Amino acid sequence: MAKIQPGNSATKKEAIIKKAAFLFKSKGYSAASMRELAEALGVEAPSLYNHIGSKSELLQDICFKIANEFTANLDSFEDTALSITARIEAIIRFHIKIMLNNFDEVYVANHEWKHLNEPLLSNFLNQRRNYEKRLMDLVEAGIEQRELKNLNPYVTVLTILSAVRGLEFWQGHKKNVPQNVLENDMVNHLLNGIIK
Amino acid sequence: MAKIQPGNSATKKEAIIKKAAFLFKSKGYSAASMRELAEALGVEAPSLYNHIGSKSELLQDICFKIANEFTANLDSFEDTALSITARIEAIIRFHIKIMLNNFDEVYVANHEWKHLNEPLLSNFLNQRRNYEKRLMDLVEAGIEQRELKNLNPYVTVLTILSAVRGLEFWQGHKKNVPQNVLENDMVNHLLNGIIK
DNA sequence: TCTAAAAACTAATAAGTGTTAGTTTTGTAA
DNA sequence: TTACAAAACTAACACTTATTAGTTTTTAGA
Repeated sequence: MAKIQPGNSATKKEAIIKKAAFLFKSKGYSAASMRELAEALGVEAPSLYNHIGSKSELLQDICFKIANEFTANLDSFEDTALSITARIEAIIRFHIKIMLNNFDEVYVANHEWKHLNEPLLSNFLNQRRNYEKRLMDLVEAGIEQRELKNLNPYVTVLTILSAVRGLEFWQGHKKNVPQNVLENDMVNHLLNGIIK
Repeated sequence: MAKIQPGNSATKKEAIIKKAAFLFKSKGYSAASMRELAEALGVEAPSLYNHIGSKSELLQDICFKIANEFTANLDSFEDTALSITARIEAIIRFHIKIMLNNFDEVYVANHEWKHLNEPLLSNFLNQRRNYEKRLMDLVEAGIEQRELKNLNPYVTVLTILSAVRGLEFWQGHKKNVPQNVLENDMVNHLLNGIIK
C-alpha cells in the first residue's frame, strides 16, 4: 500500500532511524513498538525488516552515531594552539549545538543506551568514559597552567556535561530564550559563575 | 512460601516501592516486569497485589514523593532573612544531598515520569514547572538586588538544575571523590565559575 | 513490454505482559 | 486450640511483543 519516504534522509533506512529516534525519545525504547514505528512511516511492521535487522539495531545505530560525533569533535582539537579555556568553551558550544540540531538522537543516546545488548553496551560505556577522561585531562592541564581554579577535575567535567545535557528541557522555552542568548549565557555561567 | 520482608521500610508496601524504584531505575519502567519485581522480593507476582493497586501506582508513589520533598524544601526558605545567594546555595546543597541519599527514587522521578498516566502526568509536570518558576523568581530578585550577574534567569536555573541532576553519574566515582569535595566544588563552580 | 529485484503485504508464532479469580497457607489474638 | 484475617499460592485470561515465512505488489532497467 503506502511506501516509506526517504524524505530528507539519504536512504530509507535512515528515514526509519530518524523516526525511531523520535519515537524512542517520546515513549522510551521499551514502550515504543515496531508496529507504532511502522504506522508512523505509513507501513506495516514486517515491512520494516526489509530495511533493518532488528529493533535493537536501530538503537545501536542511534547511540553510536552520536557517540562518534562527540569523539570526532574532541579529536579535532587535538593539535590546535588554542588555550585550554578556549578549547573548553568550544567544546561546550559544540555540545549545545549538537544538542539543539540532533535533539532526538542525542536524547536517545543519553537516556536509552541502557537497553543496548552486550557487548555493545560495554563498548558504549567505555567510549563515554574515555570521552570524560579526555575532558578531565584537559581540565587538569588548565589547572596546572593556572588558567583554571583548583577544583576537582571530575566534578568540573561532570558539572559541565550535565549542564549542557540539560538542554533537553529547553525545548518548550525556545520562543522565550533565543538560541544565542542560551548559548552565551550558559557558557558564561559555566566559565565565570553567576555571582558578581 | 517466602514472605515480603519490610526490612528498613516501615510497611511492606514501602518495601515494595523501594525495590520497585531500584528496578525502574536499573531497567526502566516499561522493561521492568512485575514478575521480576516479585522475584526480587522473594514472592510470586500476584502476591504483590495484596499490598499495592497496580504497577503504575508504584511509579506515582515514587514520583510524587520526590516532587513533594523538593517543593517542601523550597517552602522552608519562604520567610527567611537569608540573602538570595545564600538561599540558592542552600537549594543547590539540598539537591545534592537528596540526590545522594534517595538516589533510586530521584532517578526514577527524573527519568520515568513520562510513563505516568493522565491526569497525574499533567499534575507532575505542572508541579515541576512551578518549582522552576519559583527558582527563576529567586534568580531575578538576585539580579535586581545586584547580587547576581545579569544572565537570563531561565538559563541560570536550567544550568543549575541540570548540573545537580547529573550527580546520577557520580555513583561509580564515589571512592575517588569524597562527598564534601563534590558538594563544595560543584557549588563553587555553579556560583563562581571555574576561571581564575 | 518483459523481467528481475525491491519492498510491500497477510498470517502466524512463541514468548512475555499486567492483572484477576479462586484457593491454600500462615500468622495472630481470644 | 480455634477462628479470622492477612498474605501467600496456582491457574488462567486477554493482550501485546518482536520477528519469520511465504506471497503479492510495485518499481526500475533492458
